Amino acid sequence: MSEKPKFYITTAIAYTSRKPHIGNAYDIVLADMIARYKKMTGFDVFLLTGSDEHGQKIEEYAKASGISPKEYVDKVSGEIKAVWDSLNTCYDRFIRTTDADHEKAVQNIFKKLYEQGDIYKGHYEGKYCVPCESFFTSSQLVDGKCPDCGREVIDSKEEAYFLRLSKYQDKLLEYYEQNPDFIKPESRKNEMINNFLKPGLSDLCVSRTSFKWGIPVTFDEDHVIYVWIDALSNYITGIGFDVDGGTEQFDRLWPADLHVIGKDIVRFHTIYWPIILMALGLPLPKQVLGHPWVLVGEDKMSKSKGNVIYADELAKRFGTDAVRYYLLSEIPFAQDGTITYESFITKFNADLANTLGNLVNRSIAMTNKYFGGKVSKKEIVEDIDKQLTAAADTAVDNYRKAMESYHNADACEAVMTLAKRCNKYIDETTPWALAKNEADTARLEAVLYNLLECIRLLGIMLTPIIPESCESIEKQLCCDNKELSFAAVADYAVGEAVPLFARIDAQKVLKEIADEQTAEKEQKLPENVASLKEITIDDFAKIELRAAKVIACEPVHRAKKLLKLTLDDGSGKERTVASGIAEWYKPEDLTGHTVVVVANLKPAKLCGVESQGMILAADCAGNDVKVLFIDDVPKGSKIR
RNA sequence: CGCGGAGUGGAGCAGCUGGUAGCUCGUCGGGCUCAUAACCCGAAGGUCGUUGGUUCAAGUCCAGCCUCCGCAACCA
Repeated sequence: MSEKPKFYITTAIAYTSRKPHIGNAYDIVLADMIARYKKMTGFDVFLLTGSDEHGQKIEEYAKASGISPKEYVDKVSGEIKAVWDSLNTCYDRFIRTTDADHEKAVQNIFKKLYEQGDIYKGHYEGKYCVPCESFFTSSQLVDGKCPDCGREVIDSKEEAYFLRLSKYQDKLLEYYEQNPDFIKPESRKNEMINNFLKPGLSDLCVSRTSFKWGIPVTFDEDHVIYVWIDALSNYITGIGFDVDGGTEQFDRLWPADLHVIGKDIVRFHTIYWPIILMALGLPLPKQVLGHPWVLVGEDKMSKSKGNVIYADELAKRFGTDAVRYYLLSEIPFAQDGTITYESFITKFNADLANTLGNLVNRSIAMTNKYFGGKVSKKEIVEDIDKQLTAAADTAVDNYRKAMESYHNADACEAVMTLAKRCNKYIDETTPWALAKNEADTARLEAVLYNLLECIRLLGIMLTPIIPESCESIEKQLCCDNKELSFAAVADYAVGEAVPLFARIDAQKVLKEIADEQTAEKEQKLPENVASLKEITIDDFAKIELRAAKVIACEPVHRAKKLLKLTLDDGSGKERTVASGIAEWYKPEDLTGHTVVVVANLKPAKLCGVESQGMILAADCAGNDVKVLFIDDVPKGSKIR
């Protein structure tokens, strides 16, 4: 058994609704970096990741795809794992919430909590909207009516199991106080305390009867265990916990040293999860790190916007380390970061190719050229050299501090600062000039040795961030000494210089990407044309289309996407229609035009506006929408 | 008054516990040739959203306001 202290780190488990985009992958990359750093600093690390595979949404998606939920999650879970692997992440277990050991343990946990009274059977009291088949709490209602459709709701009770959160509330607050570093960054902690703990916790509904795809409650077959206990428990079941006692592995690893999660699920990990653990009589995790999101430009990634960037595709194009480096150097600690192909390439060229790659290349090339690859340690006497070693010490210092507090972007910067200093050192010492004069041979050797030492340090520091490239550095230096201090190596006999990162021709690659994207869109279009089921002429006749003139148009209060149109459809009565086109049209763009309206559509209430029908518009390429104007058709005309 | 976040040189960001503004990219000028048209130096460019307050001193603390962005309710 190892004498090293353990470090147990987890990521959030990815939801298997669809293939994860680069933002979802940030989690595992960050955790992997921390894990590698901890290993490097002498810890016995265990990294757990996985996929969350139950729930109503998955049941629905599977049904829509015409396969069983299990088949569906098998496929997506495989995709998730493939993406993780494409990023060179070194997890120790990939847990799936459909794994047999997990399911069994979760059932036992649920049962135990029930038997000891922390879970009780009650009623989910709420308002039910029959047409929408949805439950709402009183606070969700809009003017006492269904927030979805605006109709009356009825009181309803659904049987459900609840976890007593209130019972542990004070204990939780106490834990926060005694462990000021429990939640990082700090701002998220305040959020939790102010928004949830201070107002008082209400008990949490932990079972569902409205869908089947979940872990059944053993003693009550109508109920399925809801996401909280199911998903969160992976952190203990994944290392062998069960209620009848932990395994040796569990006893060694628990409590977790760090849960790495996205900022959107901080609440679950800092309130529900600790309370579940308290109820189980287990110690709480030491720290929860709620990292920000990765956005594409200004937007959140979404399939409908067509701006999704996938990590594995990026890795394929630019290399694994390029993706890792971008994520770890460019995403701020407590604020959302952005990714675009442009910024990606800029960062890649500037830091990896120019600053680091070129430094390694030129230094090793010179060592080979002037000394056949062999140089040895020399006394540090010159001022310039002292400055360089001081810069190296500072870099190591800053790097350590940053890594210890998970400020990875700062860590990257510390490293790059040293690389830049080395480049400057080369200019200051002009080795090529020294090489021309035999009297300077000793000096030249000292210069090159100093450079190689710095490069060695760079390689070590960057190992958690870009492991593959650091292996290459190690190989080129022919030196596997991992001591993080200057002049720890006496002699070098370096190998051949191999470029670490090839510069990217930004213009060329951006054009390639743009071309591929258009090609993809064009390919997809024909499929869509006949994607729906055939209908008969009678089906079509059920739809009443009429020409209607827009006599007024205004934005809808508090609705960003909606415009409220007042139409004259020739009936003599005004017709109000709400349309989600505010993103593309201003009210004055529509007034006076004649449009096609679906006249016999069931009215619905949207953001307080009753919409009596809908107007026709075309979804065009590039996320554009065009309303069909038929200004030469008289209002009221029937369209068929 | 739904919740939350943000407003710092052209762009993207640092600036924690208050003491005369920093990094990367870009721009302009110069240098060098070992290296991946890479590297190095210099310059231009900011009244730190706005108003008021606390203080000897505020980007940094407090209050109000404006704008932007997520989430929530909406694209019938």
